[in-house]
Amino acid sequence: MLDASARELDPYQAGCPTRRILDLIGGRWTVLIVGALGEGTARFSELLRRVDGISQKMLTQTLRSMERDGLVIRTVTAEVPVKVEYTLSEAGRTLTEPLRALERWSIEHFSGVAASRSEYESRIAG
Amino acid sequence: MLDASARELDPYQAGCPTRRILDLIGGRWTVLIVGALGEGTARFSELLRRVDGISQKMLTQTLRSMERDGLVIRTVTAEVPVKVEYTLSEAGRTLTEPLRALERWSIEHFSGVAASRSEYESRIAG
DNA sequence: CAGCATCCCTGTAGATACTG
DNA sequence: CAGTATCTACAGGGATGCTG
Repeated sequence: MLDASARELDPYQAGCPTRRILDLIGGRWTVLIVGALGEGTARFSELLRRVDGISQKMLTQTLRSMERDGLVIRTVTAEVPVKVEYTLSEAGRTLTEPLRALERWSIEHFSGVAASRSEYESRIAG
Repeated sequence: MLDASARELDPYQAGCPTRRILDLIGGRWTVLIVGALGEGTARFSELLRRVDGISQKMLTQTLRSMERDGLVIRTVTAEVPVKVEYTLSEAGRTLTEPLRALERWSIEHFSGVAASRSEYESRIAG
């Protein structure tokens, strides 16, 4: 649903604030974290395992900015040891579909892109 | 269409080569350039105007990597002065829909994200 | 017109070590 | 368990000046 101000927004204009949001998506971990949370709530350590290769630092940092942006809800349960659960907010859930589409695109077009890359390299080198 | 190798690809695995492709999308200009080329062929200088705020350097650089990855076709016409046209390849066109979805998402959810951010800031500060 | 080359600054991200 | 803190390295990206 577009509110009044949304109609004025144009990402092709330099000053447009939506560019800061495109940046959000640009952070290369966001796509994977949203995907990992698509199946439901997860704890910090679970995410660390699901998103293979992410460091603690980047997971914390990315989750913080996602929380700040209202994409993710963080719930702390005061047990010992502490339990922290992350889940997608309503807004976050609306991101899963577009991001899954990108994920699918990456998988489907990987071999074509790889072929194009090596062909390009040899064309330059040769 | 998934070929045999595609079935093995899982972006949630650290070594997965599709992560390099997600990076491609991460470059924050790619989204806007694909969008700008969605309406058809454009010359270098046209793109420079359409994608407001991009520098010559970044436009060149991003177009090169998109060409290398087979998303964009570059056509040089030997006139004086030179004419260089860019157009989306078949693969590039398949990206327009998913990326437009993200663009729409940014526009539609901007105000919500902005609100969440300021609310978060004041919660921290307070 | 459509670039390439260069300098330089900053943010992103990894590694590592420590704590409530 | 779920972080925080610090140090460091490198790539992303802007500004400027030059060229086929």
